[in-house]
Amino acid sequence: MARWEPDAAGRLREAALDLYVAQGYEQTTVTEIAGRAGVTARTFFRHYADKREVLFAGAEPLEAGMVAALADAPPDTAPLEAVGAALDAAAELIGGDHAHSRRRQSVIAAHPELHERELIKMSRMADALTRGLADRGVPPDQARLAAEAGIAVFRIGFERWVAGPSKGDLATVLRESLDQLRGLAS
Amino acid sequence: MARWEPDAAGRLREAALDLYVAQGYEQTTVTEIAGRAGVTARTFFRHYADKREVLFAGAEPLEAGMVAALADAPPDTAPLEAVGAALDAAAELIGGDHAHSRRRQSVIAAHPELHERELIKMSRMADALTRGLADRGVPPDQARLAAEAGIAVFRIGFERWVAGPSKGDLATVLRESLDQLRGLAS
DNA sequence: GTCTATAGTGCGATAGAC
DNA sequence: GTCTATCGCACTATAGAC
Repeated sequence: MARWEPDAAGRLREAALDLYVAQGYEQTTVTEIAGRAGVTARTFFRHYADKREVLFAGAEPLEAGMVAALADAPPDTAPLEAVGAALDAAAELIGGDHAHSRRRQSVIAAHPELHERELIKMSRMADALTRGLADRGVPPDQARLAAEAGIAVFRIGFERWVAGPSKGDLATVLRESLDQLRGLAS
Repeated sequence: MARWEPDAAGRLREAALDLYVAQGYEQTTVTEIAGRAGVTARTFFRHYADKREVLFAGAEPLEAGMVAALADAPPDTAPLEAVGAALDAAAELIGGDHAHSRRRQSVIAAHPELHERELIKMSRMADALTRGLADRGVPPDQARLAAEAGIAVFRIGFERWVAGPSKGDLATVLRESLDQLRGLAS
């Protein structure tokens, strides 16, 4: 038997969301989260820089997956269609756990400081997509615009999916939102 | 002669930007800013909630002007064209003071906490535009998307204008950016 | 004003896996 | 032996209660 249960970071994430939902974000202490995950508070801070960050652990792999999808798209793919591929990848990574996403969003929506953190994460994602598009040879100006538009679509589509019925498919909602943007622009 | 010099808020804004540029944002104390504006620190906090806010005083009138432009656009105007009118209004309000905008952006760009505050302001502006479009009868989904796209265009266009030659016209750059988005989407 | 709880940091020690 | 995840403790800073 190992000295520690594996995946402390994952347990901390679960414990934090459970407690944030059950008793509120401010009412939850790091010590409580750590206790529920079977570690100490010190270990919490080894994995997450602060109390907010534990809710945004998914952002990094999401960003990486979206950027990888950009890189994998055929060379002649138009910028906004490459963004579409990135959105597909995002949907794939987020997966179908509607309930989890809904719980997470309910906590974030209730706390301005978490909403701010989310804005920052989205901004970073847009920067990453901008670089990813530039690496495809898209001119910098276009890359930035397509990336920011793509992130706007992601944010809005994700919110719609979360607010919608649990049967809904995220990839479909994201694609519909992207098409809606295309419709607005034409 | 008046008991106080008029426009303390404006003098505080000027003083803050001057000092932030000259000696750095962190190195500048509220007391210094107030002293340069001929008031006390207490007066500073009567006008601005914190050291950051003094750089974002323009956001509120800007938002109001853009929303007013939405309301003033002819009823049959398409959502994204109404957003274009809001961008025109924004350019009008910001005016041609390229040097001032550049100095302000240089401070914000150098300090993540100011960049975060800017993201929040932009998010609020997008919410206001969403409501403004909804008031025009635009369906909520479309309104949100058009508003967020519009804010992305504003942000990118403004940055381009600031980075560009001082002769450039903001309204033109914003319109070009909006057209570029249209081009990407078609 | 003091006291307490909490967030968050720094550093050395420990118990295994390799 | 090294490397890694964790613990334990001492610490600062801050916000709220009293």
